[in-house]
Amino acid sequence: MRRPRQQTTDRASASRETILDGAFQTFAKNGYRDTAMDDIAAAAEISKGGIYFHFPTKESIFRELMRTTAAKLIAKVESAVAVERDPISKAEVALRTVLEVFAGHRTMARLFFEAGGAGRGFQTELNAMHDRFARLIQSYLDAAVADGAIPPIDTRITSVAWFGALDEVVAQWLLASRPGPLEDAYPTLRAILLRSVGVPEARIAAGPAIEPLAAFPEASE
Amino acid sequence: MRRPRQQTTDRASASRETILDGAFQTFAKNGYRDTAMDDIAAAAEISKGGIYFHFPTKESIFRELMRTTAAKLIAKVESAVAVERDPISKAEVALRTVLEVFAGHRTMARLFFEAGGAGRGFQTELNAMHDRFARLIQSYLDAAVADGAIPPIDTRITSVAWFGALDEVVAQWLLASRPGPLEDAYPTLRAILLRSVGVPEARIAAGPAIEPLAAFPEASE
Amino acid sequence: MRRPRQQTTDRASASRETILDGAFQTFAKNGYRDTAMDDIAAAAEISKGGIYFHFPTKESIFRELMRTTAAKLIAKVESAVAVERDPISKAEVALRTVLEVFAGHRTMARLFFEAGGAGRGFQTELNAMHDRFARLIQSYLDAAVADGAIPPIDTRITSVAWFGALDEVVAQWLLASRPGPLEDAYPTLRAILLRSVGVPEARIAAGPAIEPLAAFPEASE
Amino acid sequence: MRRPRQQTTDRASASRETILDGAFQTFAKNGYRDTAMDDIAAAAEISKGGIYFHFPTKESIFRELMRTTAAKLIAKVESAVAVERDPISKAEVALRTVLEVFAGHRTMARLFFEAGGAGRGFQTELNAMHDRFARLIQSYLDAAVADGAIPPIDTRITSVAWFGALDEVVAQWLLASRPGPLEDAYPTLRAILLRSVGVPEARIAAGPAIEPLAAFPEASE
DNA sequence: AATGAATGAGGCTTCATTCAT
DNA sequence: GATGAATGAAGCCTCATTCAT
Repeated sequence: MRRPRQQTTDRASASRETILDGAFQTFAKNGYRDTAMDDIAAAAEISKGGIYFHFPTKESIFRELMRTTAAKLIAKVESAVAVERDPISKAEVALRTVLEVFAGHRTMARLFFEAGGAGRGFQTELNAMHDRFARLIQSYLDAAVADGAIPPIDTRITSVAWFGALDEVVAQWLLASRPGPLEDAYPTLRAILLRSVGVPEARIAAGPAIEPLAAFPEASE
Repeated sequence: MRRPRQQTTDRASASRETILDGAFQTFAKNGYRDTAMDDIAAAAEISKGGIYFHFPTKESIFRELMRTTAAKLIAKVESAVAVERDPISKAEVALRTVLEVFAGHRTMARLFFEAGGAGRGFQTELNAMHDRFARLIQSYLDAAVADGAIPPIDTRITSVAWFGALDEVVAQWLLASRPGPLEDAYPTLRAILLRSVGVPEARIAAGPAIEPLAAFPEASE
Repeated sequence: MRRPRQQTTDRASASRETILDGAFQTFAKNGYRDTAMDDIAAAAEISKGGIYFHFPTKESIFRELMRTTAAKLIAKVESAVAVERDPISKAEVALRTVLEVFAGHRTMARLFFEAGGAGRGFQTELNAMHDRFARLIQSYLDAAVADGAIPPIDTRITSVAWFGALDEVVAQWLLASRPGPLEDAYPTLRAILLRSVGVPEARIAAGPAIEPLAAFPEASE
Repeated sequence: MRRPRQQTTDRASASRETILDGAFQTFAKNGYRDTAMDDIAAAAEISKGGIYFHFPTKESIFRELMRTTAAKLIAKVESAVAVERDPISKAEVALRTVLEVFAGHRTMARLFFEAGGAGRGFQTELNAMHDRFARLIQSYLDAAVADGAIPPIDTRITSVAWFGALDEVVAQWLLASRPGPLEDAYPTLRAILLRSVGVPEARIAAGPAIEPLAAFPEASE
């Protein structure tokens, strides 16, 4: 039973993935401008010309990477959050999930936070990504406010600040030469963030409503 | 009264400043890699070769810019803070000053927060800069803890988170196509940050201990 | 019968050769520093960028040229010498072959003797090349001494001096605006060099043990 | 007693000399193309602009250097030779003097023999210089022939070969990392050169007609 | 689908020379 | 006479993209 058509397509999309993988590695390691198509080709073990069969430009690879990577992470957060009922717990879980994923995948974190290096024209894309995270957080905060769990606040600015706090803690951890486990920062970060939106001290002291962080395995993707 | 020596020196350092200015503008607008020496030369109205009389490499210009710019800002913060006695007020003033300066000088802000785009090799410099700000904040938090004004916390992580929150709020503002006044974010940001370290609600509600933010003028330098 | 792999390789190395040829011409004509990559590209009828697919730097081209050119010449000398039995005849043939090759290929000669102009860093390479020739000569002189054909002498210094004499005669010929045939110098050169190591006058007067020099055709490569 | 005019002139030519000295050092060390006007200025402790008051171009400095340096050496040789009566002795002394001067002044030697690096347009000058030496030698050989001290030979080619032999021995010595005394080469060189023109073996064995070489002091200029 | 080779625009830097003082 | 500063033409090299096979 021959499936020439299907097979071809399969192989093609396999190549696509390989290229995306290679690009991901090199972009994350060296930044956009300092990654040459040659580097991607080498990392993906494909010829430079071959890449251009699948992607029209270098930029298109980067854009696709940002889109899919962010989508994956957001999906992960949302499914983790869906388990929780309590709005504050939802926020906690979201925070924890992001930290967990980043801790387990330094590469992705670097790509996210240093994408500024991609130069003009990526600002938009990068901004959109940050924005999606911020709005995710905002939705939980809004729910918490609506629920009466926390007092009314400007959830837009607050969610941006939350994301920024998270971002910077991760970034500093990334830049540390010999970083300790990122999860060490979790209790403090959790406490100050919850406190910042007026979660009662008792609730904070009660500890995570969720099972404690396991060791963050270095996820393969 | 001739001062030939001094005079030439004066002219030289004037050129240096002009170049630094031009570089600042273009770096801030386009990022490091997307700024060509030709752009800097054009912005500084000097020949490309002329730049090399004053700076050995493009990188050296960028590094000098990061160093001096950060130093200026830190000095400004410290002198503003020196006026205050109360440790919490100090923190407030620091926060406000940074916001004020950035609001008045979007260019500087961009250079600071998008320097990641400068590519490998500036990470260190950039990190150092972030670190200096974080430690500045930390020193005020430590004082507040010592003073009993706030309960004991991990001030290292907290200061990093504070800086991150500030950073992200400014960054989002920078990226907004038609940003409103940055100072609009101040009350909320102030409230959540103070709250996050356990400042009593009464103190927060009392409002800034300092005169309200005036309009942020677009400072010329 | 398709041989796609081989074919591409063939084309690549054809280009390599073309570049090497073009570089050879221009280096020989203008010297290393006065040869621009643009010149090589023009001579090889390839784009400047194309050259960099085959060679990492301008210097690498020059080095390769020195290496292969010297090797070719030495091989030619050795095979010509191999035919002779008599050690003195060997020396004669070596001398004659070099003169013959240079006479037929002024370009190569220039590259060899003016490579000093290549600037610091080629001294080593150039020296090594001179040295190889000197040692070649030395080996024949040593054999002649061992054979009793000539009295014992310091063959190291003598071979260097021989090479120098040869070098200078060729160089002067190269520099002459309208040089006569280089082979005109052969009888005199042969006589003084043989005499200098104590070859009996009778042997010298007997003339070359080898067939007289034919017209030196301008070899194509 | 004021001598403003004279003084000015004196100072001017003093500067000229200083520049020439500095240029000599740097040219000799790095070659023509690898010597920048900045290097000369630094070596002469004068401003780059100042140089252009005394010399119109970089090339003019080099040309002047070659001319005067060669002239000095030739004068030295001629005065040393003038003392001798015997034509063969004259040749010996010339040979010895050049060796002596070069041995004592590696810098000058390098400038002479590596001047090829000066690129097109200096070939002429360099050639002229080599030629002057060769003709000097030739004049002694001619005298020796006329005198009957040696048999008739093509003195033109012979003198070129002599110069080349000398040149190469010095060059190899220059290139040696840890060169022994150059004068060690003298006896061998003397023997082969004299032998090459048919000087009787007895005369050669008799040793130099002149006092043995003293230690070659590193002459200051 | 994929490859190796080639292109050409553009980037950083050097440096002989000129100029204002 | 001399200086520091500036100029501008090259020069070497990189790299995203295209092309022939």
